[in-house]
Amino acid sequence: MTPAAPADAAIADAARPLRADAARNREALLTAAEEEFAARGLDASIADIARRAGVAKGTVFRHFATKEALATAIAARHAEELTALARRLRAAPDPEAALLEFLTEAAGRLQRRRVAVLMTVPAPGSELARLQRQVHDEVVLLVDKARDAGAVRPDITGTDVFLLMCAPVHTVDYLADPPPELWRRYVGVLFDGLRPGSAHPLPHPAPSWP
Amino acid sequence: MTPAAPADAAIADAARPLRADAARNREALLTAAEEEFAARGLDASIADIARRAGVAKGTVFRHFATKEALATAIAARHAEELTALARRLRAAPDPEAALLEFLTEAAGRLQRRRVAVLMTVPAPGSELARLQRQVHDEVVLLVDKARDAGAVRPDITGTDVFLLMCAPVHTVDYLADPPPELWRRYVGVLFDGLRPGSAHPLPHPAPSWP
DNA sequence: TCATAAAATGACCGGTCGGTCATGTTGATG
DNA sequence: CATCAACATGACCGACCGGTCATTTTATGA
Repeated sequence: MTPAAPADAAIADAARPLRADAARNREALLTAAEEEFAARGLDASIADIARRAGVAKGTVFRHFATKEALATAIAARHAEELTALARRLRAAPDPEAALLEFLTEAAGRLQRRRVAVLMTVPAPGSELARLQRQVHDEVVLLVDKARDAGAVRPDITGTDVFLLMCAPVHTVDYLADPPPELWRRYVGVLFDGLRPGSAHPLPHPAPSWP
Repeated sequence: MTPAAPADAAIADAARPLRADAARNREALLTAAEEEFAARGLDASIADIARRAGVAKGTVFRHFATKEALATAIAARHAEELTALARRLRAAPDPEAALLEFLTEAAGRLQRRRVAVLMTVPAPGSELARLQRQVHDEVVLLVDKARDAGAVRPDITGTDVFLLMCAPVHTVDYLADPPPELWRRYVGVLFDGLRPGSAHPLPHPAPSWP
């Protein structure tokens, strides 16, 4: 039939391998975009991203159909990393330490790369939505294990933790020049809030996902 | 000398009272801008705000020298409300209940009006910076009282609480269609994290303000 | 009622940005 | 080396946006 339509390079999944220079540029664009988004938020301009990557503006749109697609690609990469991290930690012997390490490592990534902005609500049914769900489900398992071990209060769900994940990072954002490790302090506060013990009943039922 | 320079209306503090229509428009602009910022973030356009307020674009700039000044005016209004709230609660008999009510009421406002975006780091020395400091100082007093009463762990400062204030609201933002009262749940988690009892030592010294 | 300063208006400007496309360049393949 | 599809380029387009200003409207107070 159709001889493998060239289609859009942006939609070229793993169809045909990229040319060497194209692969290089794609990678350069991803890291440049990540840095630019981190520095200036979603308003970073395509032109600046292209300049930082050392390519022309048109090249950006050869690799990513739209600016949103570029942001999504970055978010997807981080979602995959978080899924892998959670899966790895799920095999750890101490469930409490595992959950704490997950929260710490996740917040640390989000802080360093400043990608919390990109983790907005994705279009339903989109690829990013699927990847977010993967992270979510993995966090649920992690939290379930921790709860079984008595490290997490019984009325806290995995979805709660998933939503609370970015809180320590956002907290620090209200400071003009935050100490680079201050977020760890608020991971501590959060973790203590998740613990059983002095916990008071929570005033609202847990949310569902999505 | 200069016969009371007409100057810019934007800088007209309480110099001379506004004309009736001007006062009306100013108020309409503030509420329209608040709604528009809430719906579309800082990127809401002046044209849309003007349309919603039922005035022409030029009128916006008669009242507020710049778009940023408009956003600042809204943020300032909320800062003043929060200061008043904290001051009032400081006189309450039960310091623990007072702090909880402050966190609840503050988060509720931020959630309803979606003004957390406007509470960004202000220019040093600016009016908004002064108002933020007022809120901060008032929160410190509230937290000190609560700590003295044993309702807050000893290693938590007022600055911590000030920074954590918006966390429950941000947490809910990662949900596509959050239950309108879900933020209360995360106020609960936060408050339990602030309590003494099962608290573990925090991994980073408290920040200073600013 | 009238004079006047205050206020409102909306066309306009310079600039930016996301995205397109005709053209030129280059890496793979035989 | 020759060929060609894949890729890169950057001028260009239309839309939008914040802000200005000459002109017109209007509230106010005498």
